[in-house]
Amino acid sequence: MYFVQVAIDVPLYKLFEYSWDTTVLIVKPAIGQIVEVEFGRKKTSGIVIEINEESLIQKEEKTYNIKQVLKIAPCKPIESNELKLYQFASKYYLRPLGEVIFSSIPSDWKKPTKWDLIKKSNEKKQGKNQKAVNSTKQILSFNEEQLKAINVLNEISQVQSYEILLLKGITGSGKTAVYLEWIKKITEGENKQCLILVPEINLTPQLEQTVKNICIDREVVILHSNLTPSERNHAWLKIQAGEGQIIVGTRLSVFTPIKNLSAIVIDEEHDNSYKQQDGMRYSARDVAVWRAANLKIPVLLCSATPSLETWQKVLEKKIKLLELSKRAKQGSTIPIIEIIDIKKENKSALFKEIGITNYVIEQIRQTTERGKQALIFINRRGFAPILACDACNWKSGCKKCSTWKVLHKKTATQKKATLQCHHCGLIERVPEACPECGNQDIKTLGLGTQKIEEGIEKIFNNLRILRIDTDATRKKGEAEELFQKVHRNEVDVIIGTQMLSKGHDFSNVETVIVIDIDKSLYSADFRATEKMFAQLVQVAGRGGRGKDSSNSKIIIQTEFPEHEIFSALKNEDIKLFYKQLLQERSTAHLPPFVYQALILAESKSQEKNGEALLELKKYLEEVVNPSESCLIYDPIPRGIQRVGGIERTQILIESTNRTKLQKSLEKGLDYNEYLKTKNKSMRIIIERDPITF
DNA sequence: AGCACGCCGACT
DNA sequence: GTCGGCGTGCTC
Repeated sequence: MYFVQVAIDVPLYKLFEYSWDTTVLIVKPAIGQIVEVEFGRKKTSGIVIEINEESLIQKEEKTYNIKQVLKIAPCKPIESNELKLYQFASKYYLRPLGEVIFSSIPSDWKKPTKWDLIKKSNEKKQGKNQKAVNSTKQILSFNEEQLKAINVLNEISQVQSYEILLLKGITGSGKTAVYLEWIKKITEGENKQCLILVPEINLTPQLEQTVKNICIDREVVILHSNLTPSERNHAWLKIQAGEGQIIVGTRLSVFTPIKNLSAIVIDEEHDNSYKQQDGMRYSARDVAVWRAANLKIPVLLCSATPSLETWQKVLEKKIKLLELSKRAKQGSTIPIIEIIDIKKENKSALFKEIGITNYVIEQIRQTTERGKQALIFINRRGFAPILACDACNWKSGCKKCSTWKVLHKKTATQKKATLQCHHCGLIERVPEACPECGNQDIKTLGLGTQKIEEGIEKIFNNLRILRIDTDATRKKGEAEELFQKVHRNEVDVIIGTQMLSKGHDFSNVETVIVIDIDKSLYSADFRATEKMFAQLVQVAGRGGRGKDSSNSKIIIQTEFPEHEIFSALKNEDIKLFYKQLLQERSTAHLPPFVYQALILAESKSQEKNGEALLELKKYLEEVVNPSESCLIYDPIPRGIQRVGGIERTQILIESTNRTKLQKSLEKGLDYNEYLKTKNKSMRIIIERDPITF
């Protein structure tokens, strides 16, 4: 008989003790074993964290009725390195261990009733042969810089040690080829597995093919949220068993147990989709770096525009820098960057309508006449962000959110025009007249992809125009179909959101036009400039990738042509710009020079949130933080105050010392729980290293 | 988080 | 008389 401490998927910061009867369960308990237990009146899954020969509970006053472990899951126990990873995440992100573990492993393991089915279906799949992958062997030729980077990487992976590296290369410089060559080399060895993290796999389906083409003979496993539960399970078990040499996955896969993990690559490391924005709000990039350190393996960050957090570490020599400054493909060039001052441009009727200057229209005409494609980038979907009444000042605000409803015109898939809230998902019909004063003449404010599409169609009725945004790519596979249309040269003008800026190489795009970016140049979000810069570089990188790209051009319309972001964009070297940005962050005491955390309160009342948070602030200041090692701000409403009828409030806590911040948050955790019981209808959430406020 | 217990209001 | 509202408290 043993007694085991079990973590269960409930929001409680403690383990629960169960007895383990070896005569019933046959085997001895193992740490990391997934088991079935009765919890309250329900049977559920748990995971063994601690094993004792005697009960811990009976020593105390309270005498509980200790229940028995009922069943053992038909899978191997989670190994200690992974448990350490989960324990780290639990501590750092201040979440119960059970919740961390059960949100990281395939959801079927949560339901003991499904275990037999999982086992059966997995045995069936193992019996079947893998479907043949038609990979065409691709032998790469590398330029000098690439070879140098590969050499450095190979040397590092020969000594088994922890090292963070940054592969910083301009768009089209062949970063992917470099890290795949490295991964290929590593996986030559027996029992070697590598993890490649990517921001959003559904946007880069061609990556799988590229991996298979370059790393020929290697078994590649793909992990992302679009897999069916059984597909995911199969992949998970396979990886855990040490099969599958290359794992390509989105943020969640950073928690996958990988038996022989030997290196981690984080592609586009600056990308915000590595940050989980609900539940456990972790950063897959940071977790990956911790994991690499724990396993003493190298981790490679890749980006054309590294995050300032990463760049600061490069400057501090904590990260080793590898640089690619030339485009890899023969004949491809760095496109010319043109900044168009919209203050000086005559504000024509056209500009007032669709925010595009006559000059840009002329450029589109010339580009398409040469048989090339033009791409217009505007990061807002729909027709117009606001519908408004001139007469009475009515605006299309959302009832449940502190945001505006966006006007969407009718499309092939959507029969009627609608007003949509992009935050709570509310969809309404468009009023015929102003709901407040009855004015028939309601106007739209601002620009969206649909408006640009309509405007461009009016001007160029002979051209083939394609809009690519989430609305145009709702169905599965639709996005890929639209991208293929572009590749097959079946369109002349492409209009789209940031969807366009990720992954795809459009070899026939000659002119890239960027409009409506001024709001993020002077934004309240201190990361807005950094984000916009990354986005511009990314978008600019879509052009000039063809064989004959001497005419390729990026045109950016702005009211602030003197903004430093543009000179940085024109300079091939971004280091000066980064230096300036870091200087600003340093003087303003912002990340990466301070560490931040938010405590969020969500309920029906802004006042109640504020009261609870103020109480917490006082507690932290008086009880926890007398030495003032952390700065705690007053409660304020969140950037978007209300979503779906829930009022959101926050306090910001910051410190130059990560450990002190951690300690304060840990101590505040008990008080959080106390506040939650006092105020049952309120949610209190801690967020480490926030990126939205 | 679930789930039950429990104590008050408006229903066939 | 009961059904059901969600406040409170507990889960080894």
